[in-house]
Amino acid sequence: MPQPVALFWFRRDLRLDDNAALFHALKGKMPVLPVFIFDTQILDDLSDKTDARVTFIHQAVQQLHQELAQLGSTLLVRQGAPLEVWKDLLQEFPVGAVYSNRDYEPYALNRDQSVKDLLQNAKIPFHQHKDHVIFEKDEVLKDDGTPYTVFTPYSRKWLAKLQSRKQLLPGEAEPVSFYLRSYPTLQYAANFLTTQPAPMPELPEIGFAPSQQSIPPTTVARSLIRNYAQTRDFPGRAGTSRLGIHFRFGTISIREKARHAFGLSDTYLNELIWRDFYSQILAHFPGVVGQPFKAQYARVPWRDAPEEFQRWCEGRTGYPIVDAGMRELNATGFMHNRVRMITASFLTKHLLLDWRLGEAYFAEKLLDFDLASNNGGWQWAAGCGTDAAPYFRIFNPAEQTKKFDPEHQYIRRWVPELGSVRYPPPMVDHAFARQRCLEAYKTALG
DNA sequence: TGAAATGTTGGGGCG
DNA sequence: ACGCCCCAACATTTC
Repeated sequence: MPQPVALFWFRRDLRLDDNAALFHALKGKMPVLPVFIFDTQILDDLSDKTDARVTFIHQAVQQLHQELAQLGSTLLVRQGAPLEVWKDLLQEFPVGAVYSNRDYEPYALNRDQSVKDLLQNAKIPFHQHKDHVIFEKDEVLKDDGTPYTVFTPYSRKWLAKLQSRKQLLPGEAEPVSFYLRSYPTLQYAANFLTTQPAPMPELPEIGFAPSQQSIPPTTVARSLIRNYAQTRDFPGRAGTSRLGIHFRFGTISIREKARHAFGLSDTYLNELIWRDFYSQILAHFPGVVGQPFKAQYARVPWRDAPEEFQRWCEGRTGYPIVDAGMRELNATGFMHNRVRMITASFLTKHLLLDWRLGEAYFAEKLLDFDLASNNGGWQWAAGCGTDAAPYFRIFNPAEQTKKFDPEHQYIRRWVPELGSVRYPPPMVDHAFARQRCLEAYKTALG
């Protein structure tokens, strides 16, 4: 009987250090063999075969492959439907246990349940750990045991829980800081399975071509975090961290970043709390995918105007701040958060187009796309979400520009033809659109 | 992390 | 000096 191995399954946690489930795997008695699966069920649905996120994942996996080779181990890289790949793996290896970090999105929950069933039939334990968030859905609840649906009290409880356990400070109690100080160490590194490097597929082998879009670095200046509250709302300045994609795919640890922000910027830490907030909303209320959190908003009569939606997508609305945002998104896969709110308000309120159209467009374009945060943000903008902006809160693009891009630094960068005959007039009059929106929402909700 | 409409106040021009 | 009006500036209410 060959010696059993523990398989560690990388998914959206593409790093070796401060990785909760990997730590637990290495701490166990069996040698650990890491695995990554290029999931064809996801990849085959992507219409853009130069999707920058696939290039990014491929590079991150390649990096892990190299790091593990240097430790004398390897990364098994497979391609296929995860359940089928797992059936193969159980045939090929004497699997004694499987470890992974929990993923809370509906697709991932389904996928993991099917793998869990498979492993259970084979009497193989499947150990899942918390890694993507600071607090999971049942760790921050109201006193009556129900989930929060309003951010402010949620954040208060979240902070109280954090501070009472000092979980982000080195040397304090489990579970959060535990990983920070415990891995990597040479001792644990020695618990990887020693083997020859397995082959690493090139990008074309998984059906994609490389993207030229650039990815922000994993490092952020301390001064940026310190000044975050003062600079984060100005899209013309480099005042935000742009770490979203790294949180999305786990190329940096959320614990490490929360510890970084702790005591340095409450505003930055607050953004990380928003991330946990929307993650637990999605986990408790999976119906928010596709439906408004507030049911009565399903009655809002969204207009059917594909050509207007197209103008919004392409950044040809005639509102410079809106067009600048959409063009930044189309060109770079990123949009400044302030401008995400402005463009989302414009689509749902000025144009009265369904928030799900905008949500889907952002999902396709944003490198940092995260289902929970994107859905939460869109429902917030449309007024139908948890703790949402009331329906009558309608952003005025001109006022927003005055406040947040007064020198037009941002607008000039993305709409250089502003002022020339090539720039279109506003596709809808602001005062008219505002009135139309108020009446439509009032009728639907009244 | 809203904006517009409406109300209030007080300084200053002017007869 | 006084009353009247205008309006900017700020506050409050409404959508």
